[in-house]
Amino acid sequence: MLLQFFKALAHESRLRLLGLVAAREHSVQELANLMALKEPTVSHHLAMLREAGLVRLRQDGNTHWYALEQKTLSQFSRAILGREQLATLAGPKTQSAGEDRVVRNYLMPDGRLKAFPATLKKRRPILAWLARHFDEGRRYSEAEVNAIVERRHHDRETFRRELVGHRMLARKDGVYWRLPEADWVL
Amino acid sequence: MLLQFFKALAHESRLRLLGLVAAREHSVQELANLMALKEPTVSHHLAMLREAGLVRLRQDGNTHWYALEQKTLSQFSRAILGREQLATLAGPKTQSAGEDRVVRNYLMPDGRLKAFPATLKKRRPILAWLARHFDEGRRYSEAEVNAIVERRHHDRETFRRELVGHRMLARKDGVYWRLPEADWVL
DNA sequence: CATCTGTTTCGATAGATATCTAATTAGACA
DNA sequence: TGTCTAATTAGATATCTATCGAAACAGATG
Repeated sequence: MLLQFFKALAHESRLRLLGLVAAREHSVQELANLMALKEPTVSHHLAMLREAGLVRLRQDGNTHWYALEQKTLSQFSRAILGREQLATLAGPKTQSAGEDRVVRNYLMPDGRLKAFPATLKKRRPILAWLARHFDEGRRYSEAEVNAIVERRHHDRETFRRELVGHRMLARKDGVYWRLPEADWVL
Repeated sequence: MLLQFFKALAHESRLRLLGLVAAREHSVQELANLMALKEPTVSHHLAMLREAGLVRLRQDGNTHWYALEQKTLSQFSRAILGREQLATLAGPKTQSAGEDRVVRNYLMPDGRLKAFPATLKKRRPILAWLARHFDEGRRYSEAEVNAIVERRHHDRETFRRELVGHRMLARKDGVYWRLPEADWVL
């Protein structure tokens, strides 16, 4: 929905069209003249604006009069202000807001971890965050794992063990690799 | 500027990116993992968001941490509310706001002219508006000119004469054509 | 200095979309 | 009904852009 709104406005022709119909009603012909475009092109753009609810159509004979739908504009103007709205855009692959908050609380400005939380509930998102520093489908030596972990916290042993314990990393013959998120024990 | 803003947000990947960095700082790697995209792609999108002033970059070692620039979002949220702002979007090819007002005042709901203003100052934008109903580079017979003019006002003789007088239309051997706006006597 | 790691830049390619002409639809009018 | 006018839809084409792999770049580390 929000995406549709932005797409509708992400073209010079449509922005100018909206400017014109914001001033007063215009017919397709008028707009085509003012914009130096052909009617089909204008019609196409108006259809997109209409689909997004940004213009309103009044039909009189065979003439179609388009005008701005200010309400929609106001509505989206408000929508893009709230962080909550934006966070939902992140889609299904994102961590939840709650998990994000945990990680944020434990991160220092330089991106390292302040500490390792005692409770399992808080530990899980931290470990998930850490596990995402590994690429799926790539193999790591123990030294590589240590290096990556150590960049976030000095206690590499504990973290390495926990990552394996939660089935985020797997180990065999001293070689580590990242497991798909579906397998993680959260 | 406003166009750049909308373009930056008119893609699903960038909307989701913005959602992620709105929650907390993220590195390019993290984002690439979360979005199931390669680093170059993410980097490219972040560059666009940055160009539009929507994200802020904090560099720590090799790692680039991106975060939302809420200020920009608020600023544009306000910008799209005002009709005045929108009208300016119409760009250079549009009539000025003042001229638009004149035309609007003389237009009846059906798109015809109420009257022909007496003062030159008001007559010019009306004539310009009328002249734009003709296509540049096309030739019109006098009958065609009459037909087009008559659709807006019954006094076709006066209008036809004025259009030629203001060098909006030219005539030779009973054939009319529209002159470029640069030549119009306004 | 040599190397390693995270990021960006480059070049190529596939997919989306803006625009046009031609054809079609739909209202008005005789 | 047939014609005229304004608008839309269809189809074709050219431009733009999202994405990737490869290469270049820059900071950190030994």
